[in-house]
Amino acid sequence: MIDIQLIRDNPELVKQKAAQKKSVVDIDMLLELDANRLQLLQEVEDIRRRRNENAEAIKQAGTPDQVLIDKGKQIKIELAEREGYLVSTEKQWLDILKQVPNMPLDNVPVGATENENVVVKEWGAKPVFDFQPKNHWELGYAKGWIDKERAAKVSGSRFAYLKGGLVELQFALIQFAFQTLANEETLKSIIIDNNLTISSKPFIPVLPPALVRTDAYEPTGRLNAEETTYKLSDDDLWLNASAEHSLCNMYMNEILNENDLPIRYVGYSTSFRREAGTYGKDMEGIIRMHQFNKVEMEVFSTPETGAEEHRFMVAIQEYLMQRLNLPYRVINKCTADIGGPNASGVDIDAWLAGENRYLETHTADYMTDYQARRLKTKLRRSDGELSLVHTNDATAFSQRPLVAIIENYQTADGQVRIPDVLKPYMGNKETI
RNA sequence: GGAGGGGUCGCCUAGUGGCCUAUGGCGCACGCUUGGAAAGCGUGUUGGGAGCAAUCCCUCGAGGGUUCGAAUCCCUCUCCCUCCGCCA
Repeated sequence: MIDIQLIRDNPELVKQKAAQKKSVVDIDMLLELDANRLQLLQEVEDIRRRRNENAEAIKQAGTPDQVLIDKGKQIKIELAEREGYLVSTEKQWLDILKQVPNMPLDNVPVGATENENVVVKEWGAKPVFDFQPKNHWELGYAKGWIDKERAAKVSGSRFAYLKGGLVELQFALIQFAFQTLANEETLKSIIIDNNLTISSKPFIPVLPPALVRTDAYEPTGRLNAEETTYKLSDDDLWLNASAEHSLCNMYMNEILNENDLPIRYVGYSTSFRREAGTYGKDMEGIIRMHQFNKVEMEVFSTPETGAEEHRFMVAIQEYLMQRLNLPYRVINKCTADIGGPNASGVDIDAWLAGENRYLETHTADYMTDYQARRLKTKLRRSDGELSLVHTNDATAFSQRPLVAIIENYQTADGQVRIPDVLKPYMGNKETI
């Protein structure tokens, strides 16, 4: 959620930034409701003061004073009426306020569609084969790694049984991510190589809850009941669409010490997405599934270091891809393509040698204080002052890099070589 | 799932309708004291909101209700603890 004071002070700027995100939020209506709300709030507070004073007078009188008691009854009726208006106005006010998107940072490219995302870097040599390379599902089916037909019997479309070497590879990727992010020396060198000045504090591994309550999910700004998030019918619980969705809210209603920041987590969760509205898209292979595996980074920081944490997380993503020797490109997402809570967003696309195209494998999101405001996650400065923390999240590895490895590391006889850095996690095998 | 007990200002705690604009201790901050410290003494120490300000409003797990008045009484929900049942 954005700061209402910011909207009051800079309505035109907020409108402009919302328009850049293709958001159709009515700022003028919001400000009108805001004025009404303040008016009603002052009235209600005044009535409450009179109620309190009247009750105090009755107490002081000692003996029951029917005149004052009747006055109190009148005040109560008056209060209920005004409070009713306040509650309904506040609800409308909050409904709109929650819809106001975060303002894109000035360095985010302005664009109307994802076509205006900016490729800022390409890394690695795309593999050249002396045979016709296969795509990942051709290889996966041939190897018996992917069984979607039986999964469809059991669970429906967009589910798969992943089997054999592919599963070993998935766990190796997860292990590699956890080991890398927990290694302070590695983080230090990434910081130095990227001219960053932030802490080299390691990421703490987490296995977070995969089910999240509405009152914790909703304030993250990531609950999308229509298109993304599965709801349990008998409980007030949603299936995690990303580990980040139960990491970013763990300090909800808490005040962190400035000295303890940054707090960095790397969490693994099976992730679930409804993928409503994506019918027919990415139906082949395991690119867009209802259930997938993902390792996610989450960082709570001071406002001063939030932007650098964002760059740091992209740098970590690049480091991980480089260690795997997977060709990739880095994309500055334009205003239309970053999410509502985002101030900035960066994607990494891996090259798929078998399909001759790029595939989004990583995202890095910087929310400034937008998430923290509704989650009420604050920090106490050393001088005692309070402010909102800044949050960042970013993919470490999802399931999609498996696709890139399969396609880029394939051999003429249909094997897949194992990237060197993953061999220690796979019994030092050469191929799967 | 069943039975019971709890959730109070960073931590512990008092508090069964108005002496609660919440007690005491610990911790923390500042001051006095001291050659310096400790001890002792004193003051302060939950968040949020309205207002130029004085000041006011809200906040005792959450939300409703009763009452002139609720931490306190009633209802619903939630979390923690103990026991029983079931179970990886």
